[in-house]
Amino acid sequence: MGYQNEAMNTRDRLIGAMIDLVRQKGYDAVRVEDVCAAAGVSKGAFFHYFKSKQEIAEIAADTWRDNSCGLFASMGFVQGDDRDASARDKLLRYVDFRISLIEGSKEIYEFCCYAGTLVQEVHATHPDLNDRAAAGIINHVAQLEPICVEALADAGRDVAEAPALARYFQTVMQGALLMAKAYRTPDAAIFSLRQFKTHLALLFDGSRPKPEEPSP
Amino acid sequence: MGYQNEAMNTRDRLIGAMIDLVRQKGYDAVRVEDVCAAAGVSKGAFFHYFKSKQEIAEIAADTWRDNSCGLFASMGFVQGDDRDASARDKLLRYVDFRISLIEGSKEIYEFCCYAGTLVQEVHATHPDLNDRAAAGIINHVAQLEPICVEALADAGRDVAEAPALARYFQTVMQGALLMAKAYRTPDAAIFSLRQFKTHLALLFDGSRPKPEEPSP
DNA sequence: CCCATAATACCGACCAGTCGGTATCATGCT
DNA sequence: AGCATGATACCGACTGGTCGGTATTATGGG
Repeated sequence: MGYQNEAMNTRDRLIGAMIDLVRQKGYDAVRVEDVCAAAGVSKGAFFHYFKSKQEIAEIAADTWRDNSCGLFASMGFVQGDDRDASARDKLLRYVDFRISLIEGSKEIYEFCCYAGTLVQEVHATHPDLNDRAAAGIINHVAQLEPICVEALADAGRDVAEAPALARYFQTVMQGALLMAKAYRTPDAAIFSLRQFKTHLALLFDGSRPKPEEPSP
Repeated sequence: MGYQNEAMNTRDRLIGAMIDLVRQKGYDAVRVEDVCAAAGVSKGAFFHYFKSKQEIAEIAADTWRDNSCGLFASMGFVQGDDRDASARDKLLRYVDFRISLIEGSKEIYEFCCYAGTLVQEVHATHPDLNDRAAAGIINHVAQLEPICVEALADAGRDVAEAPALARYFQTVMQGALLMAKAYRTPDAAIFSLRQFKTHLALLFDGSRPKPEEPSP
């Protein structure tokens, strides 16, 4: 889940390093020299490509949004292999996917949300940056909404609550990540996401989710 | 919801100012001179009572925890007026209470969680501070757990999921606050909490919550 | 007088951003 | 090819302001 590698050009390595470091330490605690060191370049290179620390953070927010958007779109939830799966299944599988991302990480920052981390920290101090980061979150909610509409319709529920349900996805994801930090273990996030699955199953089926993967 | 007033002594005013400012701007962005100005004292007074910025943040975390704990305990959820209310009702009413707190606030920071804000920001950079803040969150989860046990038992559900459910409360609360920041409106948090109520009602009743207060 | 409380002046580390410079590569002219 | 021209990429010493923390001094109650 590293956001940079050798093959990238300098600019992209800097952006990738920025994303990784902010997810680890937060915006303010990251020094531009840290970013340079992580990308293996000098301060001169940094300010050649970006006019300020805030600018790279904003551009990184766009990158994050595009990557999240692309990842989600490419994994068959919107279209693709699971084109024929029910909306209900898509949503539950998506939660499973997020759980698997957490389980596959060694460090908490690896599954942290760049956008969520930023929003929490810079909401009042850097309004422009906050809004760029928030766009990633809002964008993802918009992606989920049509699937929620379909799933609610299939379940015979009021479609009008789809926007709230889509937002609720992000609410739980972001809250789960915070809990992982509070408890200092990814398990705290996983527990919350499993609880969320129970909610979804009740909402769509009026019952528990079928145990596709047994809980350890 | 201001955390300091004229009548308090210098030390408590400083702690209250710290809490308010951190909830507005985050830990790093708050300068000790800001805290002094908000409390109406000088730097000399600040360092007379606290040996460092981190120390006041840690002590403020304890204050926050104790106040949250006390508030929760004093409002009849654990004991008191609603001693005879069902656990199910206590939990739903608690969510309503949190919603009312948000509705009664003009600024987002007024209903923000000092502990949650800190945990997000200082998780990796200030481990000790993180843990002191996290204690408030974990403590609150522990308060909710016995009520969850009771509510689940009453509903004929598996009591073993009570710890996960109690944690889920915090997950949703914290996530909802982040969403309010992302959308720049308290409504985003309220929507999520209402969705959460739906979840709880399904879990306990297998149906929608009775509309005690009509949704606007 | 003494101690707690508080104010002011000051220090020094830290860090975003600057700036003068070099290296590399593309282009076009002869 | 050879060379001038210039653009892009990159370097790292330096600066100027910020801010946590300290040293020193003032005040006032017991």
